[in-house]
Amino acid sequence: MTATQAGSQAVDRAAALLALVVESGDPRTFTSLVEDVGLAKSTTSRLLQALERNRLVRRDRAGSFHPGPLFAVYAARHDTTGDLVELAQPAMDRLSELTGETVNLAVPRAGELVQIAQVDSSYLLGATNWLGVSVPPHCTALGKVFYAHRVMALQKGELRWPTDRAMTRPQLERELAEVVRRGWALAWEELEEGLAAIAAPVHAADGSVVAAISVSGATTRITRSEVPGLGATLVEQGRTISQLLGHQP
Amino acid sequence: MTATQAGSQAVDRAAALLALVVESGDPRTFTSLVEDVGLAKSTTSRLLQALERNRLVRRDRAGSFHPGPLFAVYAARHDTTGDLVELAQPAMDRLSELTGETVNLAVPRAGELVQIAQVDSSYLLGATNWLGVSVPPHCTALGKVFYAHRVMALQKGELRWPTDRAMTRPQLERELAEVVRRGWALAWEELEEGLAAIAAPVHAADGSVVAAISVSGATTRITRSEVPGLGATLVEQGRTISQLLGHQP
DNA sequence: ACGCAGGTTCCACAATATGGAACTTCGCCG
DNA sequence: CGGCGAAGTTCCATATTGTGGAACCTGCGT
Repeated sequence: MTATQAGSQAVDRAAALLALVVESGDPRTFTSLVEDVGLAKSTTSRLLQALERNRLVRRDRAGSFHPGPLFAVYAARHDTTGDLVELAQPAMDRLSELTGETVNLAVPRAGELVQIAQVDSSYLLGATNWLGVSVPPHCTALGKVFYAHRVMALQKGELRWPTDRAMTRPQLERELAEVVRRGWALAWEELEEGLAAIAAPVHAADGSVVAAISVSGATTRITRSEVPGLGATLVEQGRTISQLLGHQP
Repeated sequence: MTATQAGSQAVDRAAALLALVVESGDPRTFTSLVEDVGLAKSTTSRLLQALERNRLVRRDRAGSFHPGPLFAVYAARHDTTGDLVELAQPAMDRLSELTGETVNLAVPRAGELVQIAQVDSSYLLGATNWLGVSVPPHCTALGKVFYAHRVMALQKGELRWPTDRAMTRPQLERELAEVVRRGWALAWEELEEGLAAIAAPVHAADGSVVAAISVSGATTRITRSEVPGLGATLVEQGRTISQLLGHQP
């Protein structure tokens, strides 16, 4: 067998098995792993037992294999923000190429909208660096995505609007229903005059919305007639990221 | 070398190295791994290269080792609730042994309090199964922990109290400051007459509060004089879980 | 009771993994 | 600027491990 490097065939084989289990998303039977890995049953059995003994896989009562406690420890103590950013980066770069505008990724956290990554605009008149900037979510496209999908609760009390494009609460609720229907959200000069943004959701494997991705720029470039096309593009890129997270539409 | 089983020494060795990297929390140098694992430098180098090739570790620019992309994939697409429950289970069992009362674990999610695990009371007069039950957080011990640590925002508007033990908002704010000071929260017949609960926070590696653990039961058993002692016990078990998450006080 | 699928164990032997030595690279210090 | 030491990599003779075919075990369905 062709080896990338001498003296690690057993480790390579065990790792290949491990990758099959971790990337599967579903429990894996011994037989299905034997078929996929292409090794003798005895070899596969021995390698799986070594992986189990070392907490890299675990078996459920039916005997099927799952990622083991070492993965759980990593996930439980690791801030996955970096992982999400890493997975989302190609889609964000793609959006940047396609539009030349500022691209952002945000997550809902402690009931607030948190920007975790940004690809800057190629225009001089671009949006600010939004990371760490606190904005009223109801007048942002990203915030509307989170409100529409109920991963953030719309605050009670008076909603303040920084521009004169104020909405009543019923108007906003109708807007949010529209976001769910068409898949994307728009904020047109609601946060600042001359600033437009479109956003779409990112779903986890279980379908829940865990992030949103957006494009923003000047209304002199992002015309009203372009918005539906941009919205469709954002939905598509949001779907791409969701699929990387194991979501199946 | 004593082997648990024939034919997997290389996998066991590679897995031991991997565990050192994943459980470390910090980047690991090649030299520090050689020291800890106790193998020849050439063996360690070869095993680490195999782990890197198989995406189980990665090296940063300085050459130090980190958990690799396979862990990131797992974390990004895996709901870590199950992992947190698994890590917290021994501490919850311990609290159940010590008190005999209902023990709960909750997380803040989308600005709301979500119960994710419970160990039932050994008493007949025990608390309900809280999982999935929506309660007003301001009159629960768990909710007070989240409000006190600002991982949930106290709602504007009138606070409704199901019993006659209502508090004014300033009274509640003072209570929350007290929660931070002494480390634990108390709800004494605020949710229901005859029901008492004490809760303490669980911290992630970065210090942020990601969960809370509580004990609840009838005021006929949980007397007022016992509350401080129970509070201290909960703080201790909360700290135990936090340490498993990589938090260092 | 029998057959079969899923999975485990045994062991002769082929071939891999080992580690000591040699080597490379880089930063620090005189 | 050269020497030195630490960190890390590569080489290869050889010891010993990992392999897979065969035999075996277990549970379930007929």
